[in-house]
Amino acid sequence: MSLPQPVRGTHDLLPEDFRRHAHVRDTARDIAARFGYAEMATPIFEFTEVFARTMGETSDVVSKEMYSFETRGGESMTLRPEYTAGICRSFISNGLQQNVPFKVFANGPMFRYERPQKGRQRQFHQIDLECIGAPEAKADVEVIAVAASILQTLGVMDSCTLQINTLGDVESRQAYRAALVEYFSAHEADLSEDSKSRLTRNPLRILDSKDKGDQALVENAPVFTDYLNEFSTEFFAEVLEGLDLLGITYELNRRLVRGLDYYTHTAFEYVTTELGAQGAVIAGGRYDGLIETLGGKPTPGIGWAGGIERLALLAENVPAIDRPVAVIPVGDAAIQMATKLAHQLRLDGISVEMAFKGNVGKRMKRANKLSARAAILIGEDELARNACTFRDLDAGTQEEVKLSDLTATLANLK
RNA sequence: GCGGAUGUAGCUCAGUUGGUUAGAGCGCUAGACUGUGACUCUGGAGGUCGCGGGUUCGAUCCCCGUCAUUCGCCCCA
Repeated sequence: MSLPQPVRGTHDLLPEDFRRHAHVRDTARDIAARFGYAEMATPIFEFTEVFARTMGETSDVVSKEMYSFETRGGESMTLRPEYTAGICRSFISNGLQQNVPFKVFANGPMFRYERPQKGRQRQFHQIDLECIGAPEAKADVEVIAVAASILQTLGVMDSCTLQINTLGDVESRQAYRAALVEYFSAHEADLSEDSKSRLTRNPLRILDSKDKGDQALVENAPVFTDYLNEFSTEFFAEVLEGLDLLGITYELNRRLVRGLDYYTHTAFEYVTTELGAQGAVIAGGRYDGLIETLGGKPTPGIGWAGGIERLALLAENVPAIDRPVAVIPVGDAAIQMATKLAHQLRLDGISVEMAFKGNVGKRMKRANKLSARAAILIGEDELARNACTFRDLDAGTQEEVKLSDLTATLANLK
């Protein structure tokens, strides 16, 4: 079978897949709009620097997962691995400092050069929500509330839990980081290979290690709460209070650490156990230093991204396809009349199926396969009387209906 | 990037301890039923057994490589 194959880690979205996909996207868009988040889009690629600077040179995404290429002019470009950096760049490029809070929703394809697995692809799609320019804990709460509403509406909340943690402000985080490096450096020989490299790359990650030896060391490691300054502690408390107020349940996870450099304060993930190792379905956090890193004025921000493919795998109540009405000519003499009727009904907003060929039996079978709600048969008999035979395909009953009454009959159907 | 599993019709899978024409169900298609679907019955099409190489008189089956999928690690949505 040497048929052409899609590139590794990429997938076609055939109509049925696309329907699930679109349902996730449309649901998210509608709910985001209710909370005041308008949709926008940024280009699918940016100068490499935009991602390298914001996500951190040592992050996995930047160090080994970017799809980068050089233009003819010799500039390095990168297919976006996430949405946040691009939206923040756009916020700066368009001088939107005066528009805060800048609340936006976005969606589209992302690219990461990773080993594919279920729920993990090289080209995948994300929905994304950002609230830029709001330092208040209320923004954190709102952003999480949008995520919760989307999961609820998609019917996946039962299999998801919200894990939440704080990484503190820059001061707290660096103090803790230093303490961790000091502690683990003293035990470096006992660390797993992975964690040895984490020690320089992202020491907080060691807390998250699945290695048994590492976990034993983590037991006695410094605790983050001891290093959080007063402001950070109060800020996080306010976020949790806000979630309580809205009845949004969460699990405090002191080991939750995110891989990207730009996160501060609130970090959260909605995780599921139903997708193997790919647990996160919506994840995000606060990134108060990001805009400054990109060369903008210091501006706080918070947001999240959700994996559309992952959500589509879990979504339960995907609406069924629209059921059409089939128009079926009986005999060649009726084809023209049927064609005009089908056209008119479509102009009237009705979804109509009319096959290009076939006798009545074939056409009925086709109508059935497309789960048509009703069939409208027109033959010479009916033509003479300006009528049609209207067959209800669910009930299996039929009657003659005058063409002038057809619209009313169709309206009764639903 | 590292380790394990898998790869036979459009789909889900049998099968061959290496030996003449590789099977089933579903689906597709034609007909029984040239003005009526979902049920039933009878035919038909569709596979160089992922791809390449090796061993062999002979490979879909054994060996090596490769590509893809999948599970775990890393990491993440």
